[in-house]
Amino acid sequence: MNKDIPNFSLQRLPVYLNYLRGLPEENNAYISSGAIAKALGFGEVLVRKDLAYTSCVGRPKVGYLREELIAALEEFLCCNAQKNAVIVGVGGLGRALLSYGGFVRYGINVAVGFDVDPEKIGTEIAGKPVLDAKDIKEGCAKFGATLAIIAVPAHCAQEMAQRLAEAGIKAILNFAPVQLSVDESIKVINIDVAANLAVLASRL
Amino acid sequence: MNKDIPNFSLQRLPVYLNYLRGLPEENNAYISSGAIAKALGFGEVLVRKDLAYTSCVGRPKVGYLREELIAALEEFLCCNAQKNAVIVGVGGLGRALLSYGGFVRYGINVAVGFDVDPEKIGTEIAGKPVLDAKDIKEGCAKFGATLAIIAVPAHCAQEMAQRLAEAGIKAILNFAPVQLSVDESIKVINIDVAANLAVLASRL
DNA sequence: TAGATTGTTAATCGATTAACAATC
DNA sequence: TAGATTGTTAATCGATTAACAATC
Repeated sequence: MNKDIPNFSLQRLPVYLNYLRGLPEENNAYISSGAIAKALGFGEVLVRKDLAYTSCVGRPKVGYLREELIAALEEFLCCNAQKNAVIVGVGGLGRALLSYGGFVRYGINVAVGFDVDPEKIGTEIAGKPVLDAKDIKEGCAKFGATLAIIAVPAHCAQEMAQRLAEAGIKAILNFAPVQLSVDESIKVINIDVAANLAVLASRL
Repeated sequence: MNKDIPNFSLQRLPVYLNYLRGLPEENNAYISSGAIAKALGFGEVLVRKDLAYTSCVGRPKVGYLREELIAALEEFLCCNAQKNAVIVGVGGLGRALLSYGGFVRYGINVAVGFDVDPEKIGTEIAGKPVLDAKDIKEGCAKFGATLAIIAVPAHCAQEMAQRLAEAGIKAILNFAPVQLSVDESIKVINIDVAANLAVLASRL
């Protein structure tokens, strides 16, 4: 059932969840689609359609029970099922993401980092071990990882993606500015920070 | 003229540029839309339409002259006009982006970081100064910045956005998981890394 | 009851793809 | 010339918005 939600709607669900979690509890037991829409800059019909994919139903005249809506979004996004993730590449970005506390909001545990640098292998970052990138397969198995983040230079990203595929990883968040070619059963989202800033700049 | 390109097309231009720049020079003087499409997983008509927004015209039978296409994409994306950017929040992520070399590909110079932590203020990261977040306005002016990256915790992002707006910043790349409310003349792109991973996970 | 708000069906809008003429 | 490839116009597809009945 989670499968037939359109991509654009799915991508907005975490936005709703963050917004609702950030609301002060007083005076916000119920919230309307109109109020959510206004706060986030979406159309209010769009909000109702998006929320309709979750199990939460609103009440005419009053809106949605905030706690119920949060719970429904968490359920839809599987926040309560703990998933394990690995990070390949412990440079500046990889290191930052290993230390970042924001993944727990979605039930994601970033368990381990991999790198090729002998200086880094064997160390710990934020209590997470850094292992040899040669041992991706074993490491992923050991930590039961299904998710991976690639934060290596462009020229080694494809090789790392291949190793992650062999390790049985199901989805990859790729920060390297190259198109990864992996089996199409593996989901990939690309984030190119510099390109995003360039797009902004070119709109000025 | 740059203004009437659809958003989705614009977002693909850096992808083309990265791909073309990464091609070995031998045997790649010319490249066809079909070849680009195959490498990047797009439709080939889409590639031609996207590239048509640049000043580069392809030649039937042979394709696009690679160097010319790269130059046209660089021109469209203003890679040769140097833009200055600032980063607000020098935690793990801000620090990583201050040190990241990938912005120069688009003519973007990340000049300075801001933070509220007295321990960080006055230090340098990758040769870039870290200034007091109180002095955002002066700092932006000094470095002639038009772009900004917000990499602070969610609860202070809005305040920093306001200061950036006062400092005359024109576009913001926001990593904090909150909706910023700023004058609509200021362009904003949000990147929520954890949310992206959560979306991937929920598709499994 | 009247008013506000939900949920759904139909209409619109924009992006992608298909078809095809132009051309090297 | 024939074949490959571009650029463009029309068709399709999917996402958003508008209209409106249902309901608390």
